[in-house]
Amino acid sequence: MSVNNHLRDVFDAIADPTRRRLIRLLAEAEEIPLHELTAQFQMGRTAVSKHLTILKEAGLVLDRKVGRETRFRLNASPLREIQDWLAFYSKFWSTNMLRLNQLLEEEEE
Amino acid sequence: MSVNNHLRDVFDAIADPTRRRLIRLLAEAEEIPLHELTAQFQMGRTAVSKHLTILKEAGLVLDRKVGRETRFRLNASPLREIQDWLAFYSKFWSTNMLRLNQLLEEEEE
DNA sequence: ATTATAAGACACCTTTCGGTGTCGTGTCAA
DNA sequence: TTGACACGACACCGAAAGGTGTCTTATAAT
Repeated sequence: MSVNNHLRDVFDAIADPTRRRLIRLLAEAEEIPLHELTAQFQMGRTAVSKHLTILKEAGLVLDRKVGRETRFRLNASPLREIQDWLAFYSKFWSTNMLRLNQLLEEEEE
Repeated sequence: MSVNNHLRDVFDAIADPTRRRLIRLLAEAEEIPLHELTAQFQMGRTAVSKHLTILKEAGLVLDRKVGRETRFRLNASPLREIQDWLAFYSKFWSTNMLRLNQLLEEEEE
């Protein structure tokens, strides 16, 4: 129900550094209009808007029109999928495993 | 030391579903040669090899030559970066926040 | 000695990505 | 009511992504 109807893979959505910066900005404020977000980047409004569309398709962002501006806000819950995915592998990076891998790495060179 | 010298962004490396499947396969075995990994996919050897190169560049995979085959194994520790990144946002998907966002979502449509 | 296997190294192709600029329209301000 | 602003919707572009096939070389197996 209302989850997993996403057209866009969440892993794909967070792959781009610009989009991760957008997520960060939106996490630090309730709601931010497009022109204000755009001001934080060097690229143009169209590019930022495209990134926000991708985040929307992944369910990571919601938007609403207020007057002539479009305001965006974060919806972090789809990130849970990443966390679930990670949980499976966390057993591989216990401090002991890390040390072991480093040793094997050096051994091979 | 030996960390963060990666040519490739870890977020980028795990964005592709084929690469995530490779990671999963490598998590379930000690070491797997390329031809055996290739057998698990529909695409050709060259494509699989390219994906493994990308995983290597992100530090997620190690390889060594044994006879005529190249064997790969997982090095999960770079995934820690993803976990650290996620940790910051986990406060946004507490069950209360999730319910609130769902309500706001419905309200807007 | 010969043949089959494993894989690196390329060249190549099509599609997607990440950006640009422009045009048209609704909204707010003077 | 005129002008500035915010934005969506395109069309467009170069570069990167994700595949393919082929050639060559090293290693194993017969």
